[in-house]
Amino acid sequence: MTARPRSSKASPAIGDKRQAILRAALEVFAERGVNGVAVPEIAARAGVGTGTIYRYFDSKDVLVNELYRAEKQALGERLNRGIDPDMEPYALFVEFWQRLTAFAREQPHAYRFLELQDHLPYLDPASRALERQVLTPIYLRVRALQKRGVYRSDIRAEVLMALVWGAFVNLFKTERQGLVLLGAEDIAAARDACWRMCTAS
Amino acid sequence: MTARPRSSKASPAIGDKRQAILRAALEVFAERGVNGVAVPEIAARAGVGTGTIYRYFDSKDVLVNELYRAEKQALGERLNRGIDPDMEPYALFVEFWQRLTAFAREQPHAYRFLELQDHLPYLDPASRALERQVLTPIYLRVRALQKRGVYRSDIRAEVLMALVWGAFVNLFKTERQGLVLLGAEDIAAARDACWRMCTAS
Amino acid sequence: MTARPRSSKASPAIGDKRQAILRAALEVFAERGVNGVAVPEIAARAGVGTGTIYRYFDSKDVLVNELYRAEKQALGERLNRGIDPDMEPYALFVEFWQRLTAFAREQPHAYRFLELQDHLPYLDPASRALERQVLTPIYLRVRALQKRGVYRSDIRAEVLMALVWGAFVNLFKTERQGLVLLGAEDIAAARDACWRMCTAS
Amino acid sequence: MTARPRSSKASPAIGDKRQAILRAALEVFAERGVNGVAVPEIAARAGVGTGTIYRYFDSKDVLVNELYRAEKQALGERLNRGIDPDMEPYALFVEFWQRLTAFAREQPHAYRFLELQDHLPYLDPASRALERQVLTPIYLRVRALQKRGVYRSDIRAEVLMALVWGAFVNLFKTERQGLVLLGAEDIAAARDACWRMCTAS
DNA sequence: GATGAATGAGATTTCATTCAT
DNA sequence: TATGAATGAAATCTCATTCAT
Repeated sequence: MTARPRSSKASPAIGDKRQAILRAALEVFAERGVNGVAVPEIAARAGVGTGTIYRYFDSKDVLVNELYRAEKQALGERLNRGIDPDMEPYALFVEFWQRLTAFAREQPHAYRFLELQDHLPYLDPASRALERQVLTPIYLRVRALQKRGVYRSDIRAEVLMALVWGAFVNLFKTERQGLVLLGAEDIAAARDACWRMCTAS
Repeated sequence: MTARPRSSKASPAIGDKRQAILRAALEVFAERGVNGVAVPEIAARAGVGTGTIYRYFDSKDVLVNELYRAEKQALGERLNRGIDPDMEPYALFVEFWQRLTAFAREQPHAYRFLELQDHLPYLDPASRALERQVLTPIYLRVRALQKRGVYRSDIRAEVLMALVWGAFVNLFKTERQGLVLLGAEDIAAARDACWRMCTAS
Repeated sequence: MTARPRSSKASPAIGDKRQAILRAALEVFAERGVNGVAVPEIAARAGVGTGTIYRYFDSKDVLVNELYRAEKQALGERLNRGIDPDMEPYALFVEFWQRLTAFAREQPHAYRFLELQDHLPYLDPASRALERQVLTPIYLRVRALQKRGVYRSDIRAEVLMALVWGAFVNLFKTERQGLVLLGAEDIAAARDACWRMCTAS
Repeated sequence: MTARPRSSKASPAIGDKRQAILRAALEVFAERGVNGVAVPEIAARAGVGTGTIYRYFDSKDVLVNELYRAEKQALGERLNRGIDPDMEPYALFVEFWQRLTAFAREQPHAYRFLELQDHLPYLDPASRALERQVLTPIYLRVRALQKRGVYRSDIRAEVLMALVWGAFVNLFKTERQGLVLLGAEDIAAARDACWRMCTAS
């Protein structure tokens, strides 16, 4: 949306500040929620002036939405990029689960931020639309596997996806609450339980 | 909805104001989040003066915590009261799922509020402790069924519970987002998929 | 101002509540200042309902003024009652100092309250007039002693009184601040220093 | 009144806002007491926005304390700076009295504010400590003059100081109450009466 | 008369946003 | 372009006063 002129100077790459702001916002939002953080604090953490934030983002709302879209997009690409739908189904599920886990582990701030609900009142239609856009390729794969008889057909694909997604999300939320500490074997076992939930017989 | 003790006068029952405040807060918090609602708005919705809120609750924080505890407690009782652990396991699971569904359907505000994450920074240790307290009886039942070989034992009980709980929560969250409309058969199918996730063979 | 019907019942003497309110107000005002005390707290300390205060006093302002006048009057009477202006001058001064000291020691709340400055914005003209009324007999005695050549005449009587009064007040204020602990000999020495300040040669 | 550092631009000197806030607060506090003034009024009088007050002072309490310390410090310096303790004793007393008078006349707001009692509940330990710090050099001078036999030794130095200080304060308080109008000769006569109070024979 | 729960105007404080430099 | 001090609308909270019982 914002033009990114190719840099003609040796100065730090254009967009550095924008990125710094987004990164700083992600960190503090993940920790204390969108409503718990004042804009000057984001600026301080990003190492820029308060006013600079408003040079890159029209308002805090816009910042939240752009951050949401950027991270949702990143998650979507991470989950969907390079997936070969003709892979063996269980291997595909393992791959999918592995990508989700890697995201949650490697980008805990982004994961936490996307999971937050207090940004919901901030989200605009474009952000909401992105939600579907990320899910659609997954949806199509689920449908295809249902038709092939791999996944059970007595449950609508959307419902199945909601179940698996929710199971995954709550698994890590539970860990973050300190109610459980997840080892690799727990995550694998959870994966297989979800696989079992999805498959037919 | 709330029982009114028989009264020979037209005077409102004792505690009505407190209940009215809690109910009003629940409704608006469920709709717009804890941070999105100013105290005078709760007062207006409850039909009381702003100051009255502070007669019953020392601060907005305290109000949020008391509301959280009241609703969590209500949910806990709803899930655990009168459960016969010697019931046939599948019937027990059906009963549990049914109670959850009924809560989500009959008390959508409470359900939504408990699910919110933006009250997390508000919650005090007592409120957090209640979380475990509600889950403990369920945990014990899961453990017992694992020992009897009904539920799979290759997954820790905490993990299994996190999966089912998350699946359920996200199912209704998805519906609220407008991504799906759940019929009774969807809910039953989801239930059976979760049952399948939990059971051994 | 408030009618005092003669009691026809064996109930606690009429005026008890009024007195209880005044006493309670005096105590808490002395401790935390007029602005630091909420009306319901005075009521609680007096053992009456909040509304009862407003039955006896039209407003907090009125209460403060009536309390001020009552205590100022009491001080005035204590200082002036039964004084024999024909006493030997030094004995008269000793008597006066002794009465002041007794008031400060026996009625510390009243003494502290009268000394407070945060009630000044509350005081009405009647209360301010009382100030003069209490001082007038003292003033007349000072003038008389000036004319008799006992007290120095090179200082106006008002000024002399202000000096002695201020010296006394600050003596006890200093003690209350914890900067000094006054023994009987300190108070007597202070008295004689003030006597010396007032006398001619 | 406040020196403005030479500036080549029309921009206000650094710290102007802070000073403007302190000056405005001093004026209104002196007039109506700390409790009688709302923060937005201080802001308006200082010509700044309400929020600006909170950029410079964490709370109204902090503002009151900083103001108290600044003015107390100023008074202390005014009283103690450049005093030559080897001056002839009476000349020293005259000088001291003159400095007090000048402060009361030139800085009536500061004088009145320091004398106020309604800021007492606000004062923190640092502010209270400053009280002693200002008095200590004076105390030492009094002690020295007692040892030299100039000031009477039958009264503790603290007591003597309390008497003189109280006499002075009440003199000007009486004037402010409209009970007397002080001419230069009144002030000089009062000074000499106090000197007489302090000296031996 | 007495009560104290209820009130809402007003106090303190926060923070998204602006704008002079 | 970048800054961060300044802003004031809006939030939280207090308390003198009222009034139904």
